[in-house]
Amino acid sequence: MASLVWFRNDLRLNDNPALSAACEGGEPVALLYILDERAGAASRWWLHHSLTALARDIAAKGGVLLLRRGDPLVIIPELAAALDVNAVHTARAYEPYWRETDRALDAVLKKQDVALHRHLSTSLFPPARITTQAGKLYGVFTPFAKACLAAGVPGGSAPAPARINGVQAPSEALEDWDMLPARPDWAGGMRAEWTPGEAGAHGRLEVFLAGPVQKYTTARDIPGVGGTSKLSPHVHFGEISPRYVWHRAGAGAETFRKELLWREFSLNLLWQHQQLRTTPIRPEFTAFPWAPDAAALRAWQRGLTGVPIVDAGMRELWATGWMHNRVRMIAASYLVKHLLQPWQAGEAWFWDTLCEADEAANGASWQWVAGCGADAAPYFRVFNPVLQGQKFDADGAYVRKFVPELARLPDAVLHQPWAADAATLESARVRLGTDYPYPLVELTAGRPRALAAYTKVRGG
DNA sequence: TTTTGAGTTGTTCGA
DNA sequence: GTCGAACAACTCAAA
Repeated sequence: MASLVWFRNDLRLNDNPALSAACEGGEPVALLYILDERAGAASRWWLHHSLTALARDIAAKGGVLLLRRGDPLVIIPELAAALDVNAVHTARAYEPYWRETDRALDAVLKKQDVALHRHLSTSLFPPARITTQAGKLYGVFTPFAKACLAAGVPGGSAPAPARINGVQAPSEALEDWDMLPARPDWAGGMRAEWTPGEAGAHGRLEVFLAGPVQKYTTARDIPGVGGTSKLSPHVHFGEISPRYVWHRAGAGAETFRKELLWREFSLNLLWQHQQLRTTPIRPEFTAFPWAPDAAALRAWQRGLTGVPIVDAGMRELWATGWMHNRVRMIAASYLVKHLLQPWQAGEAWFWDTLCEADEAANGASWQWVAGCGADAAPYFRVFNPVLQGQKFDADGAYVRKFVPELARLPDAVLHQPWAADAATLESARVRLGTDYPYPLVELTAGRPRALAAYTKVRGG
């Protein structure tokens, strides 16, 4: 008898309970990855490299990673029958697509007398484990986080199996999946920034723990400083387990740990609101007076809104497949509140351009910014991108890096080039409207316009 | 059941 | 220049 490990967003050998369970007795193990066709372009780039690393790591242990495309409900039962498999091991998932698939797969496999085991692997706690005293799921972050801390994040992690008794079976070639951009090759900035795969994930964690974690509470808000962990894509793809990160970070890293709890909270929201990516949690927001404008959306996507901190963020995203958290909030708030574009349009763009595009975190965060989330900010909380830029990018390092055409502007006007006088612009060699756009909307007009729109939703 | 306290990340205005 | 209040009302979670 053999068993089968179905890898999803748990692309690692260490602390991977599905893999450990399958390898326990030393019996033959088939290791399978089925392409997730819903992945966006940046995620596919990541996936290509992560799978390359995983296949290499597996081969070093004597196993082989089988790559397939198609319907898991067809592929897995067929493979199980062909290889005389009696147990399938995989990671528990929260996404509605996976929940549906798992339900159906369980039924199909049962008919073949094959057991489907789903292991806790991608989150700190099992879905729906953290509940209120009344047994309901949380909708507010702070009490949710307190309940997580009270429950205690379980420790103990399984080491990578010493040896994998791999089973050979037909596999596709990763290159045939065409997940790397060729014409044009836009991944140069991503190659420079990231090392997808389990080793890269651990490397990133160790760098973070060796220094930045100590100043995380304040430095994480300064996008010009490498103060964040940059673990998000690694954790998303499961190259490193969130429990491992939690325990390695230690009790002193409370602020950092809280970010892991935010991830957990988003998963909890997705469990409750399966249409999180598209449907507002607060139903009254379906009637929000958005003003869809393809040109405005495109300018935002390209980093040509005329607001430096927003454009810097959008260009960082485009170049590296990631954006600093503080800037995400500013750029998202600008799209939704100043430009009045539907948050779903922003969510879709992030889905395609973020390496770590995650159904739970992306959906929950966009809803939070838009004000329609379960735990939303007050409607009047509208980020002023000039103030935010001056506060968090005071020395302009971030804007100058990603918006180089403004690099020669003095700090005083860097975050609002439209306020610079002619002589300053000239000496900085900036021609507004030519080298860099005028703002799409006047900030002073954008705020009241946003507030008025929000008043409507409130029935005012 | 009712009550009470609280809710990631902000901005503006006026004293 | 600094500081506190106002900006709404509602829902959630727990006592």
